[in-house]
Amino acid sequence: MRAATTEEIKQTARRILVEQGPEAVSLRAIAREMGMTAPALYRYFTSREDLIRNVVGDIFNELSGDIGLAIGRASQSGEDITAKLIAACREFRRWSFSHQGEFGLIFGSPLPGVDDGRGDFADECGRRFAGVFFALFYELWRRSPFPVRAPEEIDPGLRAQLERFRTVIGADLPLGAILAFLRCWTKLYGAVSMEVFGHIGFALDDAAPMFELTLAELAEDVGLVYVPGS
Amino acid sequence: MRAATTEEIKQTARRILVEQGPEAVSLRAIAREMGMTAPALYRYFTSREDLIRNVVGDIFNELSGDIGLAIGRASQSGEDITAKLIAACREFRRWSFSHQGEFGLIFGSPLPGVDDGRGDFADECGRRFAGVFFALFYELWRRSPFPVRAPEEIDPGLRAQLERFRTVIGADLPLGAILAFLRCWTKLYGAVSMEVFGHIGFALDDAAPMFELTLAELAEDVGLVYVPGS
DNA sequence: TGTAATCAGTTTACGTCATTTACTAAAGTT
DNA sequence: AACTTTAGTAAATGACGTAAACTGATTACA
Repeated sequence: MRAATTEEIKQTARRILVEQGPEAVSLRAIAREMGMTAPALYRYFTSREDLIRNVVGDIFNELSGDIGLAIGRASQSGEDITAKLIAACREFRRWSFSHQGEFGLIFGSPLPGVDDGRGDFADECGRRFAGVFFALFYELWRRSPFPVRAPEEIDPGLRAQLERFRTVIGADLPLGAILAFLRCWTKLYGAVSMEVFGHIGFALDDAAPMFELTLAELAEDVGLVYVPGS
Repeated sequence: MRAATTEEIKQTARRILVEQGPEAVSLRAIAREMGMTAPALYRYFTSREDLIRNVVGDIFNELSGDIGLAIGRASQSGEDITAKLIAACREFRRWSFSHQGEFGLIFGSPLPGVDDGRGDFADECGRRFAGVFFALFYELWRRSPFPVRAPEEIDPGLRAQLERFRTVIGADLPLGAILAFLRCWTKLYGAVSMEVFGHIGFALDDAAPMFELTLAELAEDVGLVYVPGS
């Protein structure tokens, strides 16, 4: 009787998530699939919640990896930072679409209540994911800085928060650039989640062309130019 | 023994949703709260899903009403369309924050699978909600049209979808304006859901000042001017 | 007025869920 | 050989959605 591993358990959970949707991910189903009984899983995770959070972490890592690969591919054909940013954003959308269950799990409403940022594995992976985009953004800023809001022009309350965030991540960017990053991320997240969650379906069947417009706008926001036909 | 009404049942579900979170909304809990047993609820709704969808519809209606009221209040102090739009967007954010459980229910990930837009009560209310914003947008366009993309400049695939959507809602706006509306709604939804779902918490504690910047950008998108200190 | 139908529930039951507790068999350690 | 640890099972608890059968009251009609 070979002992199971946390890795196998998480993979099984992932498979059930993908094949049968989020609500099918029960301890019983996972255990059944592995030829075990549900309580055995408590040897590896303290609760279902704990297991799920670890799966969330894995998903974040996979997403980070996929986007990293897309950036890598874009790098091969020249050192164009615009191409890399576009590739990263497009890959984010593509991944989200082909992994809707996972997307809902990591970017949907955090049901368990007010527990965001409690420093667990999933949060750490989430931050690493943010880091993928931030690294790209940082590279862009170094290579070709674009006009941003001056610190004095930023609302004092917001400025203080941005300063703290900048300290936490240890970046030497102007506050306006940090702000631009957060605003871009918000736009990207909004466009993708709106689409993946089906909330734009009342008007559009295929929002891909509109996403291209979002990309163009994001590019413009950071001083780049992107014309929606690649 | 007074008979219960669907209205009472939905209200009870709402109360439990607000007081104890989304996962506490069980048929048993609702029935318990009403001094009944769970199977009795099947006299009024065909399933839990059916009940929830009806609650979702009510929530949409309430949100529509609240935003309508906010627009009404903004109308009292002059006929400024900018003030009304800002008030509507601000009320949307305020409501979403003070009704996080409800927000998650109507704007979160549609767990049951691929069933969006199947024409039930909830969908109808969702469209009515969209109509509140659209009416405002339409008023804006009539009063002071702003430059929009010409039809020939819109991706053909997107153009076709926009034409169909325009026919469905029976509006006589240029396609570019419809597109602008959808893009504004996407931005607004993105900013609010990002914040309410706690996904901006890794950087900011209070995203209110950043939302003001979003408002300024939205205003600019439709040819208006909004300066973030009211 | 008597009887049948309908309404608004209850009771019971089934299978599922997460989780706890107590137990067991094997493997490793001293 | 005696022990501890590991990795599981079995059984139980209390919650869940849902289906079926049943019950008592109210209403409709002859």
